[in-house]
Amino acid sequence: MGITDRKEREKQEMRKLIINAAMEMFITEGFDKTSIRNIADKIEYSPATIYLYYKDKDELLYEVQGQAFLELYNAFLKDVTATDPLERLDQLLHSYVNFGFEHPDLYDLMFILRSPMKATEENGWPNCDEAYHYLTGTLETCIDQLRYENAHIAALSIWALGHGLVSLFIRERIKVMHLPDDQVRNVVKATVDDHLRLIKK
Amino acid sequence: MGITDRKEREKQEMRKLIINAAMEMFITEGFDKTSIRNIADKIEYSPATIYLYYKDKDELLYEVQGQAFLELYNAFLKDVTATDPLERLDQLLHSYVNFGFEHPDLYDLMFILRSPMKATEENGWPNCDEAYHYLTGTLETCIDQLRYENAHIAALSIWALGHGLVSLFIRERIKVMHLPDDQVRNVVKATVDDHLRLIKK
DNA sequence: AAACTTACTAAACAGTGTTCAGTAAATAAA
DNA sequence: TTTATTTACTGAACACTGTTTAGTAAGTTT
Repeated sequence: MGITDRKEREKQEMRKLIINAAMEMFITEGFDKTSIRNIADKIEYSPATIYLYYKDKDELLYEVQGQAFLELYNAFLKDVTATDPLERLDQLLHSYVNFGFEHPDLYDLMFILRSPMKATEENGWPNCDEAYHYLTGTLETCIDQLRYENAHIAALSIWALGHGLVSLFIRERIKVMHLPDDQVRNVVKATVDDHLRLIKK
Repeated sequence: MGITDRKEREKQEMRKLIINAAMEMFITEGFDKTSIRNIADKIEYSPATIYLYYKDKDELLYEVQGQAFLELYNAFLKDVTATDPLERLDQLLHSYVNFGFEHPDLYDLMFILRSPMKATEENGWPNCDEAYHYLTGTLETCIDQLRYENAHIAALSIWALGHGLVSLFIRERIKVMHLPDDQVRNVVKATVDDHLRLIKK
């Protein structure tokens, strides 16, 4: 039946329309400051319509986060170009931290905002495992050249360092270090480099 | 004039009453889910009264954060008991991470929530510099026994690792590692220990 | 052409942070 | 002691928020 097909297609297009508007506003205005009414205005529908396609505002967040994890994964693909495993690890961590500094609002959504209910129900987000496995996969190829006790600790340590640096910056806690504004990015980069140096055999 | 003294005292008592109620509710219910009306109900005053003592909800947050930094500082004083500088550094990082796991809601307020306006205006929070200098001070005494390039990098690296671990846990992102629930705390501890091992000469 | 289904919305509900006019009590001045 | 003034407080309102529901108009099927 062609009509049901078209209906289904239109439904998916509507979902996309909503998500695209939501994503743009979440990034430019922030999640909290974006209201359902704002999104509805943008796409020229009534607020109630959004609830016909998504359960609540949290589900909108969940969907946008999934999109964002794909963008992070694509950043990895773009930045991690070396063949040497250790060099790939360097590029990966730099890519992660760079993503956070280049897209702070997106990073905020993905890693700092409270997890939406659906993420706990579904055991994660779309595209999130792929991004995480990029790290564990890279580590597997060079874990014997690293000083870490095991691969779990290696993954967590590297992720925690990267996430710590980015989130201390985004949430402005790094300011208590009283570094000159134009030096922050450099010190963070140097910290990443130093960490990468210390973990190698 | 005794009356103005008493008035001033009463004013400070009222501020304390409000802050104590706010802190308790921020911790048990979370900042977002605590409304000015909730706080007002708790202390049996009208919501408008709170605005006679604090500019807005953000200033309430700022004040509670100041209190919380003092509690962190006191945790340091309690936990960092060794005399050997390197051992003190170990104890300090463990104390920090432990504070985050023991008081996740307090930690959330202090390090994960967006910075209130007043923190940028006043260049930080009450008691925050003291807590931070506990780290830099400890590092000064053993920086020559560490492999870090310099003290700035050492401080940022250690803080970022600790903060990364705690905040990945609190905001539930650590779940993508698919560790058994009862193992998370152990793996985090092991990661801290491993990091402390790797940074030493 | 009538019956049914789908897509949508206006309006309402219960909540939020915040402001302001008005009141009652405490203090100061007469 | 009485009057004037200052202080401390609040009820009600404003402009928002996420979300639900009853009702409508158009599209589709019979």
